[in-house]
Amino acid sequence: MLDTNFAALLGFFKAMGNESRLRIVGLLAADERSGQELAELLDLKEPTISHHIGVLKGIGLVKSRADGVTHWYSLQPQTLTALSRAMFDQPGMVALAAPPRSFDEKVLSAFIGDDGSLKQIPASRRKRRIVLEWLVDPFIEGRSYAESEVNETLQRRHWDSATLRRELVGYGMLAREGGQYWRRPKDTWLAQ
Amino acid sequence: MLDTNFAALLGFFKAMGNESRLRIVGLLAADERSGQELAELLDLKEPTISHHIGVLKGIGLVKSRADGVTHWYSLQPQTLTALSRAMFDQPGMVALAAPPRSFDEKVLSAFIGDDGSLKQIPASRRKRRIVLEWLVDPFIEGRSYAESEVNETLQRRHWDSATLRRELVGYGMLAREGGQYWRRPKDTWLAQ
DNA sequence: CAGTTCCTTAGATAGACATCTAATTATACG
DNA sequence: CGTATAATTAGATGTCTATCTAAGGAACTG
Repeated sequence: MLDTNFAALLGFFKAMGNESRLRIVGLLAADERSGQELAELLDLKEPTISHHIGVLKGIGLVKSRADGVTHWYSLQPQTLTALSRAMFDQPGMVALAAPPRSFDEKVLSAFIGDDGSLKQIPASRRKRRIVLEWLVDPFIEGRSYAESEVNETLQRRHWDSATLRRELVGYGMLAREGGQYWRRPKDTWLAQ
Repeated sequence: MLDTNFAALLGFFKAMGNESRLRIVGLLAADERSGQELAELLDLKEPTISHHIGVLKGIGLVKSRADGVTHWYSLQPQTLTALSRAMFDQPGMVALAAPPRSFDEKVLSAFIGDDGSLKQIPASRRKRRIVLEWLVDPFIEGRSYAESEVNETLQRRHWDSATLRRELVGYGMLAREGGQYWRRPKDTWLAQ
């Protein structure tokens, strides 16, 4: 759960481990496409495409650009490179299997609902740090995120994404420059 | 279906897109492990481990070595490198989205049962070639297979793995040297 | 602003699959 | 041989999710 890139990597594999989504990624690797085009090419209905695009956006592999009523989807190749590094580094691979830690897990299960949402932001520093580590989990080291993306991701956990974003920067887990955010290496996180 | 590495890549993602299996791979990246150890470490029952190991073996990512009554599982890192190449080559990615071909699909749906087994080996050369292309699909370019592995994989499709194996070599889809087999690039397959 | 186009959300359904218990196979050891 | 240990197979169960239809925005077009 808290391991560096475990959740991100697992999410990536889950996303790509579906025939339709893998085909979408294949198509987008060649060229940007609209929802309708994808639906046509893959012989699926538009809501289904919408669902898959949502998943791919969730892991930061796809972004969209609106032109009138049409949305054009395209690949974000940096995500792919960042993930490949996480996957094929030998130490990275080993880190996947880090044993579960008990205090952290207790804190997490206390503050996180069954639906994966953050019930409340812990007041205690120690607990807050644990929850923030959990929040930074889906962010991949090696790519950068627009502020809107950061907010979207955090909002899946808790409505107050602005506070959480500021806290993550405050704890040195995310860095920020010129409206872009990225995940900092674990050994540079601040003790606070 | 017939695209170069599509099925292999999809199978790989499906396999890794499961928390338990990803953890197993992480553990095996560090060291070989027995079934019991894995069950203990992951807090799962042995049959569940057995199931997951089966999946990982199916994609050639894990191999096992028997010592007495215990089986030691370990990673086959070549598979990982072969797959990474398939994934991160731009042309490889693009190839994923190749459009469906109609004659081939008709032939395949005629000869392949709903359970994914080959009902009969086609007598006609043209149809046989199509079925063989489909059979070679799960083999990844860039790694080598022991004869027993080839047989296992083929037997999932049809009981007569020996004939199929010989045919695959005959059509230049698989190469063989010193008991080892590997998949040849598509442009070197023979026209027959 | 009424109609059209493209996309998303909501809700329902069917199929896939991770996991378990129980039973079976395979190897080792007296 | 009979017992013990490790693994696999079979079968059942509950959860997850890919897909669909129907309905609800959101942006352009006359």
